[in-house]
Amino acid sequence: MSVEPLDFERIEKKWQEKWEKEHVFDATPDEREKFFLNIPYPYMNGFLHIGRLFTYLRGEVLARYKRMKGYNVLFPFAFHCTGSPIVNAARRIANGEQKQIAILRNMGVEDELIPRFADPEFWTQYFPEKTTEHLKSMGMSIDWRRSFITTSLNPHYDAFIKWQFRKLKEGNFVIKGAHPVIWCKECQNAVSDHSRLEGEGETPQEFTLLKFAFGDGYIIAATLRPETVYGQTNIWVDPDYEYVRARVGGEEWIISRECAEKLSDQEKDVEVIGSVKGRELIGHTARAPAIEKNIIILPSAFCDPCKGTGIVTSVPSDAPDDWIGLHDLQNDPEELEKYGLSHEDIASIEPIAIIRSKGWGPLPAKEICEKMGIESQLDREKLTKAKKEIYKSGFYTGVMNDNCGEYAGMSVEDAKEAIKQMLIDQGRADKMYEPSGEVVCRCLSPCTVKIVRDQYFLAYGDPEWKEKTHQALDRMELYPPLIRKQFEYVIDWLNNWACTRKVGLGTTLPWDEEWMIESLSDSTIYMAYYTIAHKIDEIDPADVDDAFFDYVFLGIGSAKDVASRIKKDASFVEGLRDEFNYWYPFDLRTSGKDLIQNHLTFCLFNHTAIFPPHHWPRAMGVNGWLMIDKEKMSSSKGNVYTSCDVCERYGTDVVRIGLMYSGEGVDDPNWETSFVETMGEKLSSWYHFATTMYGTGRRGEMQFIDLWFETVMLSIMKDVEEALEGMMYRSAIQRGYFDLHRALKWYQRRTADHHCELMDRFIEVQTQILSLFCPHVAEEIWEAIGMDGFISVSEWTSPWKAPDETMIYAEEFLKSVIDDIKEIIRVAKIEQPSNVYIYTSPQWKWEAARVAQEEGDMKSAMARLMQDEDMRKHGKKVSKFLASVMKHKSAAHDIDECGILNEAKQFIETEVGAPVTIDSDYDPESKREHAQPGRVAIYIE
RNA sequence: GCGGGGGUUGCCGAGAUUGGUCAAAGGCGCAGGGCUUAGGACCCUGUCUUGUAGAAGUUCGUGGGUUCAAAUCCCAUCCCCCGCACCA
Repeated sequence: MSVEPLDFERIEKKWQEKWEKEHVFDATPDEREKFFLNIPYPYMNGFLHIGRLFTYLRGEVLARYKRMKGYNVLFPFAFHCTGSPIVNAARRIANGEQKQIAILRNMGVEDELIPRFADPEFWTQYFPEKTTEHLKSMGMSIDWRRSFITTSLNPHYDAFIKWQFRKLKEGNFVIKGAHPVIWCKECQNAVSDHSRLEGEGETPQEFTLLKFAFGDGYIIAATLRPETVYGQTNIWVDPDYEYVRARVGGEEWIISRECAEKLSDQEKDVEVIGSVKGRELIGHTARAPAIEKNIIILPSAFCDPCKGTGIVTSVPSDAPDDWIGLHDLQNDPEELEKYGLSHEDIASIEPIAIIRSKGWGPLPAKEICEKMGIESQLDREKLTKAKKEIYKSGFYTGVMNDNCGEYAGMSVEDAKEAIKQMLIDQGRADKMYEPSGEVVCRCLSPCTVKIVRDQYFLAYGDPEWKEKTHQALDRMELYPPLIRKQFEYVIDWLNNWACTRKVGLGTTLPWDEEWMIESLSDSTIYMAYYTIAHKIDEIDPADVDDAFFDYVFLGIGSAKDVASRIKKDASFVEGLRDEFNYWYPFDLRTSGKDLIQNHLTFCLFNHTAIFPPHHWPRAMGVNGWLMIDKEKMSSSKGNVYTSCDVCERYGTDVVRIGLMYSGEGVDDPNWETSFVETMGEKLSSWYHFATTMYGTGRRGEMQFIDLWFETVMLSIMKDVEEALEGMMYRSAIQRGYFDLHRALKWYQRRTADHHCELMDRFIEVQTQILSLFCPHVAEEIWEAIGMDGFISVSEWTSPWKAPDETMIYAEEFLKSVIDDIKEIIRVAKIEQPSNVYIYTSPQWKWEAARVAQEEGDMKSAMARLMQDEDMRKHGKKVSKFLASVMKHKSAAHDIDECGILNEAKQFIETEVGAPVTIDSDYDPESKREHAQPGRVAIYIE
């Protein structure tokens, strides 16, 4: 069958225009049952790649299915602009940064437009516009009238978010506190991830400051591992560095100058009053916290004044740096001499084993240095790796030794917190923050950590709120169901969330306008906004106030009052309220699995805070991350395809079905290029088949094989519906396309002359199933075969009767007979069979098999059968047969084997290429004996 | 370490909640044949090993166990992936 390829581009355009012109996907409340589904709006700093598309298509397919099932489907879309990435990128363009310009250019932005991207607002126009265009060209069945952008650039949405936050505040869901942020001293501003030259993803990390009593004051050492204080043997300083004496909260501290500056940003009163050179401290002792022993101060090369206090406590048992530092010093008489240290004293310092952890002996630091061949404290790279490894196993598997006072036997994980707290309570320790890695601001200054006061938090840590959110989760359906545990875990684990920022686009916090609401916090209940988004623009934004939202979303107040505030009729206001009530709650929100731990759970939390239970979400779904030919998408691999890339290349329908076939569930789906490449031809071929076969064929009563085909169809249709309801699209395509097509092929093989009505029904069903994935080609076929209206809104064909399973068994039986004959011919290397004899099982074996199944054991079955006189005639054969039935436990289906074979005699003959005789008396090799129910005997000559 | 998910025949991926019909669907790839001017299209056949009668033998991360029977249940063990936060 040679097939002319379809002109996908023409077909796509044609139907997209028609859909748009006739507003096929615009959703308006009516008497039908509604189905409201949505997907998290994307952030508007670029075009969509096919990973995103995959997620969106999962919503899209369900929207199409539900629509055809008769639901009034609302499937909206919007654009997220909140946060700093856009602002930062715009600034980079304004500064003429080539890297950023190249990013835009590579996306396909025209050169002459690039200067306009210096203005953040332009991003919020350009990308939503382009994204809309792209999604329309993907054939997404979205109600575009309801789209919007976020931030104050959209005053209506801005008012909505302000209303939401006032509600949250009223309900005491917003609390206030101090919060460490990455900070640029130069810019006097918090430095968000995307404003960094280096250090994306680094966050403030808490160090414990240990106070070593020294003279009238303290030497301060910073550590990430307060639990190791029991293993302290000495203190490290940089001999050549000049430390400062500083007055900190009434005490005198010796710390690095850099540290003193940082501490002043961390809620400490710091006054530098003098200085002291590192070498002046060497050889002296200071009293160590926890162990309350005097330990000696020694020189080292690895003290970094920019990190912590520039002074380090030494735990050679568990810190590779300390171990190797000590080791170096002990073997360097010159150095000892230089600082007037006693060789004996230093040599006598030994590591103290304090933690036992999995896979390590008592002194892990020593062990790993030896294992990795670390020979000097200057071997920074290896040491960093060693530290990481020791820390991980120590922290997670370690248990404190008996020499750790009251913490003996405690896990390191618990002891760390406990010991730190104890030291702080005793006044022997304090805290400071450092970035978890090097962070450089775009102004080229290195960043530090500042504790910001008056930070607002959403109180996700509140147990009552958690409880309510658990209730919401319990009422919700999840796709796939196994993600429920993950959600439960996240609800419990989530803590207070810093919900305001100083920079970026967004909505200001209504009661404290210095603050901007952060992007994960202004996107939690906006699904409600979709229900009125297409009408709210009619109102002057200045008039949109809390009373308006109170009425529309919560039914508080009166329509009349609201109407006069917004200068509209009461009926308009009531209409909005009705529309919200009609669509809400949403029936499904679906997204990538990464959003479980933030957005989706936030969404749930916020719904419980603001809406009554009957407006809480009904279902959420997630999916994995799209892989491209088994590889992660990444710009370095150059396999980040945008929707335009692939659609131009393969055609939209092919891309759609390729994506939907790539996987389901939470596992990462895999886009297979080789599969996609074959799909276009398959679609073309289906178009030609459907359009030429429709309305052809024989009429009148159905024959066996017609009924068989009908049964298979019905059975597949049932499975497809089930798969679709569970968002298992790969399975749906598997059954609804590949399996269905296989059935068609067999049907055609079995009968040269198909039944007209049945074939028509088949073409309709197959095209409808395909229409979810490949709507353009499907519409084209629908039109070509003369159906009225759009297939997109046609009534879904459900199974019109229950499938008759025996039909399927019967045909399976026939296939197995043919396969057996062919196998015999093959294995016996029969050149050209002249005659094929088939013998069906004698009646008594059917009877015996039936009894065997009923009785369940050999003995009683035999006993019962032997009561029958006819049975007794076969005597020994019966027992032999029974034994084999029992052994295989194979139950044959009760079908008329002889009838089936006779009906298909001609077909068998063509398949095996020889005349066939059924149940002949001619049986030269006594094959007949071997026949059993479900398994004929065969003789070939 | 904790929480979650996995390890299936060349690759991808079903099957596991209800043990047998599982040498294990389907897709892709590969091989042979048909159709054909040709075919990367389409259709058929094969694709763990052996095999002159439809069979047998070894397979479902590894090692045990339960059972007449295990990819499926139990125990142990190894390995992989994701998250562990303020990041859109």
